[in-house]
Amino acid sequence: MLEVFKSEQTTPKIGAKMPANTAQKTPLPADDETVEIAELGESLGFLLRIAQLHAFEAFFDELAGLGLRPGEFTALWLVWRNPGMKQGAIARSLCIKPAHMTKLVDRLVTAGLMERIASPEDRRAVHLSLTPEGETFAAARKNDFLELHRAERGNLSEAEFSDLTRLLKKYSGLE
Amino acid sequence: MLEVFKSEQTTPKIGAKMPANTAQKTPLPADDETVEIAELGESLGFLLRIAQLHAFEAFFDELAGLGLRPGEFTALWLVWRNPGMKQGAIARSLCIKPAHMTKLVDRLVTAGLMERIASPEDRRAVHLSLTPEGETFAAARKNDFLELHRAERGNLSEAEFSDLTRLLKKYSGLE
DNA sequence: CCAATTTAGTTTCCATGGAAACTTTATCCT
DNA sequence: AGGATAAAGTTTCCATGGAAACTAAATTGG
Repeated sequence: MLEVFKSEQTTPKIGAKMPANTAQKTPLPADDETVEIAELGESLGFLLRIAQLHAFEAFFDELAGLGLRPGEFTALWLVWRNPGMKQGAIARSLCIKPAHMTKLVDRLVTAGLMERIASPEDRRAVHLSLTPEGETFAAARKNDFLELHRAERGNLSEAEFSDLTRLLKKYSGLE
Repeated sequence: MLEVFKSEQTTPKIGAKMPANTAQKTPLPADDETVEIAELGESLGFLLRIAQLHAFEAFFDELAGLGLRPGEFTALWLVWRNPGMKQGAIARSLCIKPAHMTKLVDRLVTAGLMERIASPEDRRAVHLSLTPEGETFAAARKNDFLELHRAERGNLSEAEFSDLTRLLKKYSGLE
């Protein structure tokens, strides 16, 4: 990426002078910290990224010391709710790439929470389920996880939160 | 980079396959592909991640061959709209970590689109602005970028899109 | 004023996650 | 049947981005 305008490399001119005062388009004064987000406020990609950072923070606030990262926790949860499903099906439903899924499951298996079971009808495939420890773990964390959903809500009202999740699902083509 | 590329198939990625007898609501996966996402449908973190994958796809569909990745494009845009701002201020407003910002700006500088200018009043600091090539580039891509916002809207109505961006901003504290 | 602290940015190192190639097994096609 | 092709996972390698340590400069406070 970034093969743009290969024509000439302007070396970083550290030590040059300030440019002759470029005309500010922003209506606001030239505070040297206030950045005008401009059209980015309408960019879904940008807003989603910022929102996700908040959601991550909420996750770690709520489930710190759990020993699992968001992806691992999500995979554990889904296997708990769908025991015996093939690894690939779980990966697809979480939009996790096969290569990543292998490593993620490896970690959960190593942690003693999940197990792979060779499929009897397709010897390439692997079925996932939780170990007894994994079941215990998931059950014990269920309330924390549900509490996390409330914490994730942040400053949104219940109605707003419900709107937000509905719109996100529609946007993503879920259901 | 995250997920992207070949807009291979149609939307349904989650329950990728509809069983013939779609009797409602019974959480009965006799199908070995249909995964019940259960409580994850209420997990903002999960929904945001899935939505972001879609937004990335929209970005690459619209701005493929541009040579810039989303983060680079966003930084370029913000510097275009806020010329002469300090690097740290840009980074903070995009929630980009300083270490990453250094490398991101390096790439844009190497591409000849952006330049660093040492601050005359604080010799630790650096001001960012676009090179003439960068200005030309941004201006030429402006319509593509605005078109991207429309493409990002996906299957949402204008009102839904507006609700979604409003809720995301509120959730993220962007007022 | 000078030492201690804070700040701006960079460098180094590491973890996360994706792409591509590969292995093994299943399916398809004539 | 049997070769071609597709599919399930894994391995290898690489890019992205973060944490922490670092450099240099500004600020604070005694």
